Amino acid sequence: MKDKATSFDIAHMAGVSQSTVSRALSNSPLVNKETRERVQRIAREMNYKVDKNASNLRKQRSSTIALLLFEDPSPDDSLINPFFMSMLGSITRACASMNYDLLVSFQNMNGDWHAEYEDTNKADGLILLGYGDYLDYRDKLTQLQEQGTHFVRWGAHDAEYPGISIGCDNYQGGQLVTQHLIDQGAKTFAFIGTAGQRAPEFMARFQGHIDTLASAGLLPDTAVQYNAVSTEDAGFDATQKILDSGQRPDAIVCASDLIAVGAIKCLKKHGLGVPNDILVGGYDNIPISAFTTPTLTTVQQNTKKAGELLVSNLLRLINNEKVTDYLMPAELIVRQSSQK
Amino acid sequence: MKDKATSFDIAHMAGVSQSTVSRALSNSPLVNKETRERVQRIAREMNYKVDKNASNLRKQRSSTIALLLFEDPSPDDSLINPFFMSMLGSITRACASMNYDLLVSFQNMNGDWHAEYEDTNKADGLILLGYGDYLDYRDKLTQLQEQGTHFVRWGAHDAEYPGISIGCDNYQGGQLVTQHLIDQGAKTFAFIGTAGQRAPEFMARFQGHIDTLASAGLLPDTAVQYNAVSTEDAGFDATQKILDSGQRPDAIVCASDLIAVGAIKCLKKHGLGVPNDILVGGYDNIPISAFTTPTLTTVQQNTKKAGELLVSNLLRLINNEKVTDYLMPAELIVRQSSQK
DNA sequence: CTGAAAGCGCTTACAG
DNA sequence: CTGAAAGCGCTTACAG
Repeated sequence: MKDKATSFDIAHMAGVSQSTVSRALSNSPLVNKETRERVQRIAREMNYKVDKNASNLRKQRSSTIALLLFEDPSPDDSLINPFFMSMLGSITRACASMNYDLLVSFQNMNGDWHAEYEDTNKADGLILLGYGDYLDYRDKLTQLQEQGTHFVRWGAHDAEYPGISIGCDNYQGGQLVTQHLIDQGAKTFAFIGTAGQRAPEFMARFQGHIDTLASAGLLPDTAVQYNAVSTEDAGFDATQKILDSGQRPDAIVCASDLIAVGAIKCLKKHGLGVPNDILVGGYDNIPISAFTTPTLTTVQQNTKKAGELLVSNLLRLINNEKVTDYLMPAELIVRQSSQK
Repeated sequence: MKDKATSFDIAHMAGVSQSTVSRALSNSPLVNKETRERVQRIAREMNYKVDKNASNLRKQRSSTIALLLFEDPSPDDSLINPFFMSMLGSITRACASMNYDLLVSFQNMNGDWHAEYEDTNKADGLILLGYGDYLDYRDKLTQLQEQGTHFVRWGAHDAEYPGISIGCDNYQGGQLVTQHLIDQGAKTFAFIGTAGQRAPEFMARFQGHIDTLASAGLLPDTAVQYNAVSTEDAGFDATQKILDSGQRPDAIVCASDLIAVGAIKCLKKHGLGVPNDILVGGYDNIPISAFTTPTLTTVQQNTKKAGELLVSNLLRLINNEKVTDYLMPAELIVRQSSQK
């Protein structure tokens, strides 16, 4: 491998000093227009590129962001939550448009975080992405905060947790899908999804759900809730429990699409038709939800805007500008599973 | 923001020289065990982390890999090919296990590549991921090669194209699905997917398809082929053309699952049942394929192994070790769409 | 507008 | 085993 050219080589070829080369290549207005263009031309011809390690070291900023993706406990290979994949795409594009590079790192929720990108000056800040257990989460967020790390996280606004959050209104999403099912004539309900302190997103969806029921005068004897993590199997099992208990709710609200997929499968197995016998609603609008039989009514979060907001707010934070939490509205996607 | 500690600060606190700190933190055997442990403890207590810009600049290597993802022409937001998302997950994990960081960048296939990660010393090498038009591709690969950039690409082995490739045997995949459909009794076939020089993956699948037909004595009058890019709409339209032409093949082989989804939709619209009237096979095993009605028989590529191979071979390349192209076997996933 | 010089924070020959 | 010194390739005050 041949040695790479340095700014001194370009300076030599252009007959100017190395300082002038550096200025010319950063489009400094200090440098004469002709000189600048000549230097830039020579640099292009030599395929010279500024060394980022040297440049970052000197400038003390990296123009790089690190994305920490927290996975669900399922440690097996590929199947990452499609929702986060969509976010990843959006974040990548948003970074590119701001001339930032993006480091991606999968993290183990429970183990130690590998979050030292800013400490090592490899990144100027972090984006945290993943649903999770806030009780574990919290100490680590506090630690990041104390170290002066710049970060934003996707998720629910919560005054108790440090850092800036960008999220989608899970409470409103729970309202939307529940009101829609009420409008479709449902009077008795079941909610599937762990609704507890350790699952704030699901909790908010559940809260929106029961509050809407209450407003419609359907509480409390009609509302049952069954725990489930966001997997097809958990949705299946929870539905099995509902049926075992002898209940036949008019509608089942699921805290995620994967849960809904499992629920529908279980209902089918017991000869119950969706939507004819029972209405079902999901959450996330994952690609699969448009292909299930029946297709799934669900709540969509705007991942494109979410990615842009995460990046732009992190950059504001890095530049010491004022930043506040942001809550995006949810959107109901009506499909077959909720309409007789 | 408080100033970060440097190795000099640690040296001062430990009562040793800065050189010794550096050695201790890199676990150099040159340094006395007790000194090393003391230095490491102090560094931990001070939350000191080695500055990567300085370290990389000095070492002239970054322990970082850049992943360039080439997108299909569809410039709209989110929906990235799920297959590549799965690869991304696998590559990320493989990098982490080798103590490499991963930069992710989406590229526009047709525009200029933003591929200067190695030129700027931000990365030690590149992974190229994306299906695409090899005629455009080729010049850029040649350019990378000439610049001495280290890279591996996902895709078909092709002696005409520069660089190391890791791929899955598309020819064999085409054989597998076709032979399976023949075994199910199909005698007349249609293939949907652009089979040309500009789409080498689809081309190889088609070649495996027709060669298998030939071996079974079913060529040539029974084989028709219709162009389609890898989208649901293109699959729908191509199927429409088949039906318009009056043909009713026993089986349709689709070059991708998305094409197959569109094909099934079109067949349904015309009152043709799958698998009862026509058998359908896909390619990729995207998550959706397990949820369509009927579920889709398809060909799976081992993304976990693929990601590991891409990373490990790139690292070999970076270390100037010998590297050769690698072709992984394909695997048939039999579901409902191919079995009466 | 330009150049000479300092210095970002490390790693690693070199000398002991 | 340890330390003093050089130097990785830049950017940016400083001086002119």
